[in-house]
Parts: sequence; structure tokens; C-alpha cells
Amino acid sequence: MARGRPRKTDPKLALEAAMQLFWEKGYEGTSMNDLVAATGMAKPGLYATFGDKEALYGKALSHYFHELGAPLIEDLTCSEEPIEVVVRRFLEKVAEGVIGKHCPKGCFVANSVVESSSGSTGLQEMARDFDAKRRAVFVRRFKKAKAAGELPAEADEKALAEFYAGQALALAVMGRAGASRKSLQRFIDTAMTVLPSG
Amino acid sequence: MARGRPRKTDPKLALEAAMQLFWEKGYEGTSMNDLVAATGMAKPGLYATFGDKEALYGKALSHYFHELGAPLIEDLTCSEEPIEVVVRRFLEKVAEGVIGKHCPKGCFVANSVVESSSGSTGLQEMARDFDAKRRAVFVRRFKKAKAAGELPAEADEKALAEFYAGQALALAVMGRAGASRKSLQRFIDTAMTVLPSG
DNA sequence: GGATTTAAATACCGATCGGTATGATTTTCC
DNA sequence: GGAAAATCATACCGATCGGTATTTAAATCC
Repeated sequence: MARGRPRKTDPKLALEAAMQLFWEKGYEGTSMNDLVAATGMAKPGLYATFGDKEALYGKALSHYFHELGAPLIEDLTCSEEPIEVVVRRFLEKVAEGVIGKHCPKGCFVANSVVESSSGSTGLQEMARDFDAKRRAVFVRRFKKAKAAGELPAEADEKALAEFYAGQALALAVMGRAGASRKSLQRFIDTAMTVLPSG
Repeated sequence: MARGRPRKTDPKLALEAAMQLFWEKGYEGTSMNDLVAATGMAKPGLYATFGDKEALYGKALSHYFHELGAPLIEDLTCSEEPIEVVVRRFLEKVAEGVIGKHCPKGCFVANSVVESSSGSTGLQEMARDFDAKRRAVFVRRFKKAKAAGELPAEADEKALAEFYAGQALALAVMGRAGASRKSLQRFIDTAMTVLPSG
């Protein structure tokens, strides 16, 4: 076991709690005292473990992307099912994620893009970078589909990628606004008609 | 002329300046001192004229909707051109609006929906209400188009309305993330393929 | 068991927050 | 010109902000 007094709170759990709070309330809307209460870590512990508030937010956002976003991206990238099945499932998973259990939280990356656009350059870049990654994965996946003959030769994979990444953003804001599962599902059904074969 | 000392700043201009600032920086990101600097009104003047910070934000958001949103809604509602022309123009105007001259501001209503979802109930309701109004106008317009035979009988006007209102939200976030005019235009082109006749 | 190490807990720091009380200034009314 | 009215500018309020110094508690090493 480690040398000194044992930690009261596992840093992983604290980061998870901080992520939930930042996700729900945003950067400016969350105070360090809120984070102390939510994580169970004392303030000096938070600073020692994660750095200042901006660093903690960055780690929370990164945690979100790798923990919740990466599986979706993985599925989108690797699944061998028909392209319209894969894209639809991606959007449905997004829709599921943006409807909070108790309160509508939207997508942490989308929320960050909106809020950080007027704040710290570092967080702004990070949020936009995660957003761009999602788009890039779509491009690759549509290229693959085109090569496999799932999409017509004249299909514009970049335009399709921008479009479907944009649908994820739309779902995020709609979810944040309290939209119902049903209306998000109907939205997805409509958006899927864009896909040449769908 | 009024009785006492004349105002240094026209309240309409002050509200306009406050709107720009809240639009760019959000509610939490804007301090009363920022507003004093931007409006040219002293702090007691702001409180006397607009009430507290939340009331001022509400008036700024309402000002945005009636000043910038209403003309688009008016055009969408009343224009007699083909439905795909009217819808496309609506989205293009939105795209134009979300790209700031100097910094990307997105759509004030969309920004508010995202930020206010974790804040004051009053502002949350106001933002969601403005967002819902946009959707309702789309529904009416698609019903009209359907009645005029511009859309097939089996078209679902509610689904189409939700979809295109959602596209406005997507454009708003993309604009806030710094997207280029060109990519927003390509996005619109793709989204327009959903319209049965477009 | 005592020294050492690590973290918890508390109190505290200057700065800034939203909001207001207080006076000086500039106008109209008479 | 002087009283009344309205807005200006300034200073100030308690509370909270992000961040840190200090002390106390709990573990290991020797």
C-alpha cells in the first residue's frame, strides 16, 4: 500500500462526479465548492490531483469523450453492417445519451463548444477538437462505404460527414431543451432519408 | 422634454449592446461591470431601466428574437415562393447570422437553450419557448405547402418541422464552433435533400 | 514506537460577484 | 433664480469566487 494517509475518494470516481457536474451545469455555472461537494474530495485535494479549475474541466471533458464518445466512434468505425444501420445506431445512441435520467444534459462536447466559444482558448480548442474528431470518423466511414459500393460514386462523403455530425449536434441541443425520446427518434428517421440508400 | 437630467445613453442602444454581449459571452460569462462598459450606462442606471441581471438578459433575448428572428419567421410564414426556396433561404439566413463578424456567436436562442438548461427556470422557459416558436412556424408552413400540393399527401409536416428547426440548431452550434460559410452552405445543401420535392 | 509521508480538514486570502445607498449634476417648472 | 425631478458617477455592501497556507489525522518504514 502507498506510504501516507489513504485517499478518502478514488480520483477516478471524483473525475466521474466532476464530469457529471460540469456536463450539467457548464464551466462558469459550476463552482469549486460545488465540485468539493459532488466529488467528496476536499478542495486542496482537488487542486493537488487535477490542477486548477480549467485543468479539471479539461480532464472531465476528455474523460467524457473517451468514456462515452469513444465506444460510439468505435462502433461507427468498425462495424461491418450496412452503412445506414451503423449511422442510424450512432444517432440513436447519441439521442439516448443526451436525455439525462433526471435532467436534460445534452452532449458535453456540444455544450462545451457553445460555452467555451467565448472563454479560455485552451478549452475552446479542446472542445472543437473533439467535435472535429467525430466529423473525421464519419468521413472515413463514408469513404469506406463508398469504396464498398454502399454509396453511389457521386456521393460526397465529406458533405455527408458534416451533415451527420451536425445531426448529432442538433440532437444534443434538442435533448438539452427537454425533447422527448419520441421526437428525437422521429428526427433521426427524417435525417436518415438523406443517405442515398436509406 | 422630460423633467430631470437627460439620459446619457438611449435605453434601446443599451439593450442592443447588452444583447450583443450576452449573445457572445452567455449569462454567467457576462458580469454587470462588463455590461456597464459595453452599454455606457452606469450600474444604477441599468438596474433602474431594466431590473436585475436576469431581467436584463430576458429583455436582451426577447430583443434578439423580435429583432433578428422575427424577420426570418415572417419570410418563412408569408412568402409565396416554392417551399424549398423558402426553407433554403431561412437556413441560409440562419447560417449568415451565426457567423459573427469578428467572433463566432452562434444563435442567441440556441446558446440560451444550452446554457439556461441548468439555471434559472424563468430563463430556461423563455429560451425553450422561443425555440418552440420557430418549430411551430415550420409546422404551419409545411401544412400550407401540403395543402397547396407542394408536398406529397403522405409527408409528415410535424416531422419535417422538427427536422428543419433542428437544422437551425445544428447550424448555430457549427457556427459557434467556427465553421466556414462554405461548410455551412454545403450542410444546407445536404439538408435540403430531405424535402420530398427538393 | 518514533520518524516520515501523504492526505484531510479548516481557515483564510485577495478579487470579483450582483446589487444598492449616497451625492453631485443637469435639466424643467414656476 | 430657486425648488423639484431625474440621472449621473462613486463608493460601498455582504457574499461568493478561485486558489492556498496551515494544521491535524492516518497510514508505512525502520
